[in-house]
Amino acid sequence: MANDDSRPLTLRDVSEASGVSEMTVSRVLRNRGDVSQATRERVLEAAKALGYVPNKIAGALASQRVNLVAVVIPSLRNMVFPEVMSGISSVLEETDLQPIVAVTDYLPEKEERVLYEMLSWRPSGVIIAGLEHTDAARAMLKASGIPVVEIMDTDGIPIDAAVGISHRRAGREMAKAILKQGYQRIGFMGTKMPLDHRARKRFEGFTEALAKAGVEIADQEFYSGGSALAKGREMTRAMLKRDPELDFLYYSNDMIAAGGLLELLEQGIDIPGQIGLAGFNGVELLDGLPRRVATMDACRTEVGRKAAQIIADRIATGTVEDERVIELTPTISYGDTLKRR
Amino acid sequence: MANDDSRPLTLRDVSEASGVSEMTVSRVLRNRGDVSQATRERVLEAAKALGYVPNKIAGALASQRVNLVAVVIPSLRNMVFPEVMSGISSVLEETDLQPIVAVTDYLPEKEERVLYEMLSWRPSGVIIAGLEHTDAARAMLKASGIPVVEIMDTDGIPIDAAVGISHRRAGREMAKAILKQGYQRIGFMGTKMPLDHRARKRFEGFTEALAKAGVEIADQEFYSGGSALAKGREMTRAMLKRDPELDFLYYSNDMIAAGGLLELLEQGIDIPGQIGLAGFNGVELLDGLPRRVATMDACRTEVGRKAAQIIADRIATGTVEDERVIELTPTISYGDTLKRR
DNA sequence: TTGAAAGCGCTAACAA
DNA sequence: TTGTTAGCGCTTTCAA
Repeated sequence: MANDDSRPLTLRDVSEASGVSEMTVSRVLRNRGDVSQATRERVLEAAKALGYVPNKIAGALASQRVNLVAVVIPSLRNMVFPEVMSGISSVLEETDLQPIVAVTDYLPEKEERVLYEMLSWRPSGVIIAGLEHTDAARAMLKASGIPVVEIMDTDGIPIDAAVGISHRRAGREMAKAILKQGYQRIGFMGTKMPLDHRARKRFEGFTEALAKAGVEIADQEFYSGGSALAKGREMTRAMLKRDPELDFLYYSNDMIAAGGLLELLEQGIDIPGQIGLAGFNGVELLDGLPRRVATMDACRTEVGRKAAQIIADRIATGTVEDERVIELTPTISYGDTLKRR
Repeated sequence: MANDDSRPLTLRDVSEASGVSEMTVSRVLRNRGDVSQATRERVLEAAKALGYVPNKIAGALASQRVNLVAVVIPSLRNMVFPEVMSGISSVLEETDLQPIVAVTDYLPEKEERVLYEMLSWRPSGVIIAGLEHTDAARAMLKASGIPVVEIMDTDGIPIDAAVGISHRRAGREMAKAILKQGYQRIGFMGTKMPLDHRARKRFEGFTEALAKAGVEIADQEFYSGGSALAKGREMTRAMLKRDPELDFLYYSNDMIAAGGLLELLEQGIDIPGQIGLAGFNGVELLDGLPRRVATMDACRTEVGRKAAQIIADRIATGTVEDERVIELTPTISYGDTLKRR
C-alpha cells in the first residue's frame, strides 16, 4: 500500500503502476476528455491499489481554479450561523464547490486577519456576514475580483451583492405589532456587544417606530457572556423589580426571551394578559417551551441558500445577476405571548 | 490599486514595484532570513500599496508545507461540536496552524468523501470525531502519514491517537449514581440514530450497570428529528402515561432532559422526590432552567484543546508523544434532580 | 544581505 | 485516444 520512503504518492506513481502517461491518469481521475474504457479501468485500479489521493494544491496552481467558497461568520456558538451554514452547504453540495469556514468572534480586526488568510487560498467566492468591515477588508474584497456576498443584513451598501433582511425594518415591524395590541410600557433587553450591528439596527428600528407613536422605551438592559437563558431570567427579574408596571418585554434574541418566559411563569404572571413577550430569530428551541414565544424569523437557512446560489451561478455562468441586493421579508409569529390583552 | 488586466497580483508585481528581487520580497513577507531594514520597508510599502495578497497555493506547493488542520465532525447543529471547535481554535491560534472544518451528518460514506477532499489539500494533521470509520477512511488516514487524533470517544482502538471520554463508563457511572440514590424504576429516552455510536455506548454502559444490580430498564423510547426540547416533552408525557410508576428518567442529552423537566414541572410532579432526572453533556443552557438538571460533562472544550495540542506538538517537535490515548474523566453534576428522596 | 536557478505536482494547450 | 511540453507562483538551495 505505502511506497518505499513514505513520500506522498504522486500522479507519477500511478502513471508508472498503470503504464499510462501522467496526463492520461490525470484525465481519468478528473473524468475529463476521452479516455478508452480499458485505460480508465487500468488507471482507476492502480490508483485505488496504491491508495492515491490527488494533490489539490498542485492541481489548483496548475489550473488556476480553486473550488473553495470562503465563509466568514462571527461565531459558531450562536445557532444562527450553523443554520446559515446548512443552507450554504445544501446548495454547494450540488456543485463541485466546497465551503470553508472562518470565525471572527465579532472582532473587526480578526475579521480582517481571517479574510486575508482565506483570500490567500484564492477561493472562488466569499460569503461574509454583515455589511460593516474595516476599510482594509473592504479593499481586499473589492480587489479580489471574485464574487462577494454579504449576508444577514441589507441596511447598507454592499461591496458586491447582499442577501438578508432589514434589521431596522424588523425592529420597526415588531414595535408596530406590539403597539397595535395595546401594549404601552415596554422594556428592552439585549446583548451589550457594540459590534453586533444587526442587534443594534433592530433596536434602532424598534425605538424609532415607538417614537413615531409617541412611546418611549420604559427600561432597558444589556448583558454580555454567560448562559443566555440564565441571563434572560436574571435581567427580567431585575427589570420587573425596578418597574412592576411594565406590560411588554422585547428581547434581542429568542434565548433570553425564553429565560424571561420561564421567569414570568414562575412568578405566576399572566402572559400575555399582564405582560407580553417577544424575541427574535425563530429558533427551533422555542417549540418545546410551555408557551410559544412571539418572534420573527430571520430566514437563516434561506439566506445561506440564496447566497450560495449567487456564488454558484456567477461561477457557472460567468455573468453577474441583476439584483445585487436580495431582501427577504421576515414574518412575525405571534405565538402565545403577543396578543391583545 | 488594481493592475491593468485585473489578473491577481504576484510576487513579481511587488518585486517590480519595489525594485527588489522576488526572492527578497518573499523573504520579507515571511519574516525569513536576513533582510536589511531599508529593503524590508520598501517591500512592505510596495506590497501594501498594491494590495498584494500572497498565494498560499503556490507557497504550499513550493514549500511542501500546508498549515491546515482538518477537523471532521458529524454536525454543527449539536452545540457539542462548536464547543469542541472553540477548544481547537484557542490552541491553534497560538500557532500558525489553521483549522478547516468538514461536516459528515453522521453518515459514514459522507465522512469518507469529505475526508478524501480534505486530505487532497494535504493538511498537516487531522482531528476527527469518533473511532468508527469505514475501512477506506481508516486506510486513507493511516496512509496519509500525518498526525490523526480521534476525539470524543476512547472506547476502542485509535488509528493514531485519541482524546475523549469513555461513554460506556459514563453510562455506567450514571447508572450507579441513580441506583445509589434509591431509584429503581427507570425509563430511558434518546436519539434513534444508530450511527451515533457515543450515545449507543452510553446506553450500553447504562443498562449493563443496571443489570449488574439486577435492575432492568422499565421503559425506553427513541426519537429522531424535530426540536429536541419538544421531543423531550412529548416522549416524557407518553412514557409517564404508559407507566406512571416510573421514578427516574435518564435522557441521552441535556436538551431532551430539559424538555422532560418542563413537562414534569407542568404536571406538578415532585422532582426529585417522585421522579428524578438526568441528562448528558453539561450544556450551558441548563443554567437558566427552573431546576438544574443532573448531567455529566463531556469535557468538550478540553477535548478540543488537547487534540489540537497533540497535533501542534507533533508538528513542532516532529516526535510522537508517549500516551496515545487520553481519557478524560467526566464528573456528575447532581443538580436538583438526582437526590435521595 | 541579496540574487539566480530549479523545481513542488499538477493541468492547459497543443501535437501525434 | 494518448502523449509532450511548458508553465502555474511560490520557496529551497546554492552562489555571489
